[in-house]
Amino acid sequence: MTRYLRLDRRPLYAQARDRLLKLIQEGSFRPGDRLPSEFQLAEQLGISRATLREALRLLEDEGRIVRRQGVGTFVAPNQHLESGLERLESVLALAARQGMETRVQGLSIDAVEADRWLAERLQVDRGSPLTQVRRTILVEETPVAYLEDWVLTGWLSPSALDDTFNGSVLDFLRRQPGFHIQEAVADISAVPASRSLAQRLGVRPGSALLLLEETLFNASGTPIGFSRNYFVPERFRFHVVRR
Amino acid sequence: MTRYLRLDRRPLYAQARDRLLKLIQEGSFRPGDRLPSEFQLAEQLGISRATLREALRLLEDEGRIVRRQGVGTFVAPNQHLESGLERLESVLALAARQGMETRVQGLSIDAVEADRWLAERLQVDRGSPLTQVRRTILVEETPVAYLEDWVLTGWLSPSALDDTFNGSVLDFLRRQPGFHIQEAVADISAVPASRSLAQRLGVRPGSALLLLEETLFNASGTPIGFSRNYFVPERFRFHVVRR
DNA sequence: TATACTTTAAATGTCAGACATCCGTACATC
DNA sequence: GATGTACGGATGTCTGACATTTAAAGTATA
Repeated sequence: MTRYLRLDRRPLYAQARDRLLKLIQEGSFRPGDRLPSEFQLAEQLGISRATLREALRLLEDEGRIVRRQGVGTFVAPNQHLESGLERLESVLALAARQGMETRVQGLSIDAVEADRWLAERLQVDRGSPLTQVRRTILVEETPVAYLEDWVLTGWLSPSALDDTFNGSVLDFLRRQPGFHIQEAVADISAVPASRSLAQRLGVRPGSALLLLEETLFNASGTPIGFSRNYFVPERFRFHVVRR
Repeated sequence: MTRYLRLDRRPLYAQARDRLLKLIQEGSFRPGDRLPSEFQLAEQLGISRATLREALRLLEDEGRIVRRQGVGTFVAPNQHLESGLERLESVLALAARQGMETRVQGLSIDAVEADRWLAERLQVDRGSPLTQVRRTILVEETPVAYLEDWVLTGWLSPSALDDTFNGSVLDFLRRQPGFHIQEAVADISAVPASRSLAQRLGVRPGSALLLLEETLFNASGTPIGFSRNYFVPERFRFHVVRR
């Protein structure tokens, strides 16, 4: 019997975390403010105190709130520190969060085979079938990034990319029910722009580009995909919150 | 009345988190293993299930464990993913962890005044006194990075840098009792090497360098210092674990 | 034998209420 | 003014129960 009506299938503590975060971000609670007591807050959100505390524990670990026994729970003073690269988020979502309107150009989707480099990164045999997705990201009609993705065909086939595909492989994979990307490891480097990259990105050949090479893993630690992302540093910047 | 004997003054959930982490790291529980049920684990650690759950929630958020309702709690399979830039750690410590032996060259420590750029970054008035630390980092006698730090004199005066200073401002600040750096925000970018940088780092002028610009904050969110770090990407690479 | 459905046990998720401990304030005391 | 003390309210912790989900065992069916 279903006792509680749920639109969202995720656990309550995760939903509560997001609802609280939203309240903080939208300014209902300002930095430095004291939140209502756990008792009141739990009542307000319609959940038990135990569940609320799990949500608060997450927000505390993320540095969004500070708790002091006997005193209260406060919104962390430095909310200006928006999370950055350390949160797994697509380039498009990252850009959107910074207020940039993006457009995808020159999208190409192909079935390819893993070369030695990719095979090693994805821990599969050479020649394994991959779905390759390449495109340029524009902001206000100016190229800011060139993205290349390779995903094991078992997780994503070229034909699966329908019109719900907005240009982000990560977002698309995450929308698939049943499994989800757990984490990624991104290597950060800087490279000079090759002739073809320079042309795609509208910069001088040899100018410095930011290179992000990223392997995506699922919950069991199995590699699912690999991305190579080139950014024009003057037009797209990253930050990382370090703790 | 003290009902429970505590050696450690920190909350139980924090202690439990650390004890569990230790068990994982020391190999009592191996990657992929299922942990005992929450019932058993709580009993084993001598705490209640509610408290244990707060500890587990933290470990889950950190990616150390994976929980599946109806199934169990597992040690995350990919413990091999060493943490990267998202952990606040000095360049020297980072290098050491990757097995590189570093040497500091051309160390210069000066008392300077904040220019407009630094004043804005550190949220102080223009002309405020700063301690400036500059040096080149070598690995096997090859330059890999050029680091510049500016710290508010109130937190670090030029004369305070004694012989316990190993080249890392962050490590030094952290050794000071009474307060500690809480977190930092690092901006990541790529720039062409200027003539003087190229000379210091032994690369061709105009070659692509990785630039990390980082503001250090204390627990109350007050800026304490700013760093500008240039890296030769072929000789020093970063990665970020994204969740 | 192979397949589909049902049952069941065990794990995490959630709830409710109670008591413990800590902290800031107000007030009394010196 | 400094110091001690009582009090209210907040987070920290415990207990025991029920809800929901999952994997696997068991059963019926083709």
